[in-house]
Amino acid sequence: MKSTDVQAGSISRADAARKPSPVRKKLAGTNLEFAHVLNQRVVLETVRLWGPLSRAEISSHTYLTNQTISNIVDKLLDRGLLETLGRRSGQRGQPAIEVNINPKGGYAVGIHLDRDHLTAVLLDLAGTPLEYAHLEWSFPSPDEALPLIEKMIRGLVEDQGLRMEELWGVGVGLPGPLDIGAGTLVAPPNFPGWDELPIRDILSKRLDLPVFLETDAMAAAMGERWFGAGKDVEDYFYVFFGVGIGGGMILNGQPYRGAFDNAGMFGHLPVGASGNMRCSCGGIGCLELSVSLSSLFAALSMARPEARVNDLDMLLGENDAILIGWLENAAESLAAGLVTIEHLLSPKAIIFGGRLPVPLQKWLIERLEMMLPQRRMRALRHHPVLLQASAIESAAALGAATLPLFNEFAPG
Amino acid sequence: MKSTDVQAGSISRADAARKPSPVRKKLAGTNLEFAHVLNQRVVLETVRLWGPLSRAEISSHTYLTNQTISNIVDKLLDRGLLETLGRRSGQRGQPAIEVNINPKGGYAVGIHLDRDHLTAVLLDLAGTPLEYAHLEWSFPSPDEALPLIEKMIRGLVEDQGLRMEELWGVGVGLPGPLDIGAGTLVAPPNFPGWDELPIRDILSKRLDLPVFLETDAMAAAMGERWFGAGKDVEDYFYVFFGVGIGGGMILNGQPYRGAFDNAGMFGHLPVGASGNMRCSCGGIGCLELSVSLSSLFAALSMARPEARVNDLDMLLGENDAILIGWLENAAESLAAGLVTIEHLLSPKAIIFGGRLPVPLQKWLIERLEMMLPQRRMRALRHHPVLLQASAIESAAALGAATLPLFNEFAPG
DNA sequence: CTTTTATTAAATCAAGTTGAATGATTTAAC
DNA sequence: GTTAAATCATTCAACTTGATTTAATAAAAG
Repeated sequence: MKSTDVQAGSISRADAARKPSPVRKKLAGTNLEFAHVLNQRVVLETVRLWGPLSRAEISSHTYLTNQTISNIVDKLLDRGLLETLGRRSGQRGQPAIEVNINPKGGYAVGIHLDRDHLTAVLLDLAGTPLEYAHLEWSFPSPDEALPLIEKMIRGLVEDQGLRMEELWGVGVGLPGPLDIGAGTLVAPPNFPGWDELPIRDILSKRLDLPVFLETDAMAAAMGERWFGAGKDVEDYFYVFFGVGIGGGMILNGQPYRGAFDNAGMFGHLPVGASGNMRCSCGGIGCLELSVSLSSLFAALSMARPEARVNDLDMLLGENDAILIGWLENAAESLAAGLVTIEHLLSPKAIIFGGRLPVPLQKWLIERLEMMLPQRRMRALRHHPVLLQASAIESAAALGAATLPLFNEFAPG
Repeated sequence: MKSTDVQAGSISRADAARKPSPVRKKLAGTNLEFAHVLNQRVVLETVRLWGPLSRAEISSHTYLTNQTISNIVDKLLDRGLLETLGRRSGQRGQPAIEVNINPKGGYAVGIHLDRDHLTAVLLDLAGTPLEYAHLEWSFPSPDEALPLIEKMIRGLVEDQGLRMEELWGVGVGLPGPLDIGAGTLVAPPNFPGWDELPIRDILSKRLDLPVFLETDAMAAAMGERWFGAGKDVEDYFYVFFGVGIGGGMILNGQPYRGAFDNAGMFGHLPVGASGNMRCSCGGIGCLELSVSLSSLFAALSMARPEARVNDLDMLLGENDAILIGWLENAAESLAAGLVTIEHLLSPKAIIFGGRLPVPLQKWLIERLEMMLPQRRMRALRHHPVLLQASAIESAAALGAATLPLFNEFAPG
């Protein structure tokens, strides 16, 4: 509880991660220092969400006095996290000085690593993607992948004329179960060599940066909270179409990971898919059996063995019978999954994103909107809206990039 | 943000509810006053969970200094929320003075109101049930029920030689969907006259006390958090056997109600129950179709039309074929529901409670423990434990009684 | 139409207040 | 004599308060 230096300054960022900014533990008391740190976060988050704002407006948003906001804003300007825009005019009174997030105040890289590809994106503090990088691969071993990841990240930073020290950190979106505490994947299906490998620590050491792991679905969900449809929705469930199908949830505005880090495993809800067939996960009737890219390509494999993701648009345009059949079956399973989520979580929105081509996603959403009223409890006055995610293709990488930012901004 | 008098004193409790103790809003800043209120709550909660404790022990639990704890404890002693026990001895150093929750510091009543019964319980601040009251009825109208509720509450208070002003409030556990903001039930099935009736305000006015509504399942879940298995489990799902079957969840130590207050509607998960029959709720294959007291009695109605809840123990003892058949079928549906919860919420525990006789609950739990390993994803290293709730029969009323206490204690 | 004055609201200054932290001291045991 | 709890007296950090400054628009006067 000693007073610690909150300034970023020139200390190594990885060090900063090891000695994180003070956040109150469960059932720990607060003191002025914590209150101050929290207030700084609150101001930052307020400006991020509703900026640009004048000091007076921040004040009324946060229920802190003008004076306090003035002091905090000054500090944040000093730290380079906020920047001053012009003065407003057209109204009476001294014209307000607008402040906003300083895009150059910091940067973060997000990567999405899966069995078939590696995507990276570099964000500035305002959340603007500055540059993407993409690489297709096939079940790479860690020895192959890790150097490539490092190279990709350093490349992005160099391209933009930045220094590594300006990065706040690297977020990594990963498939399959993970142990966030240990910083590892745990028994990821079809991904040999990665089980229990301390990815976080290895990358953190190679890059001398804090590294944050999340499932790709949760990363996408958090990204959506950052700059998408979730910006002013406190409770939603994100359905992520990846190699399989995953889910991530934001509850009370915060990511919820459950007791064992792997909440939101949407793909393995037992919805009686494929006639209650046994799933490779060990369960039966898993949703993923009928809703996933692999099930789609399995369905197409006889008639169109050459089909790839990019062809699906066209097939839909042609009303391909097999594709339509798959979609109808997928909608059936999805409906059960969504009704489950509605009843269990009662979220405000269900957001769809990921690598299934947008027209197919739209088809599914439209169909589901017709089906759900006949499946859900009639008495409920309110039910979630189905939304298309604002970031689609690189949703997971984008989301992962917000992890280091989330870590600093989101008021805990 | 003006300094407000936090002392309880002699102001009307209903007034106190209208002007609640200051709790920080989302994205609002903190000041010393809020910090202090929070710290008081933290101290109370710490003592409640691990008491009796010395000031020094509270200090190390909360990361606040000895001196600060001394000040806060003094204030709480003054307010009568804590009491001093004896000094410890047997160790070196000045003997610690133990403090604990003062049972006489306040009281709360919980009622469980359903179509077939009314149960009430009076708790003291230490969470000890002082007296129960119970009443069987059948689909009472509000005009019949409300006077009886008032009478029952006043009776309990009188019996214990207390004054109504000593009550912190009344918690009400209710079936079926409710609108907590409005303080009403919303289209409760088979409960005419109660739809949108402002129960909370009516009771609050009749009693001049703050009244808190929850679903019976959520109330039971919160009760379990207060003095049961949930005491040191931050994330669990509670399965409540009532007239139907409900659910309530505690996530990150806090009740989660979703965006529309009705999260945890376990009974209407579409698990393909009864061959995907249509449920009276409008959905299909709802869990409740095969797991509920009414489905059980429907199954028994031919062979044993006279059977009642109290007879079920005996039937189980006799290995009654119909009962066993029902249990097996119920376990089948429950398994799907629980696997869903495991995958979606990844809680630390799943707790069973409510009005299904304990031996039947135990039978189900045992059976489920055998089934789940074959249904869940194999790769997961951790999975929830299945537990029997510590409060069974009156779980909802007991839980409801903790609502007013929860409201004051739980650090927000 | 220009100039002056009033009004409005943002931002800041200086002092006051609150409650936690600090360091020294007292107390009661072994 | 040692140890540890509890308290006393003081310090300190950060928020609040109330007054003041600043810069704009609107209204009034010349």
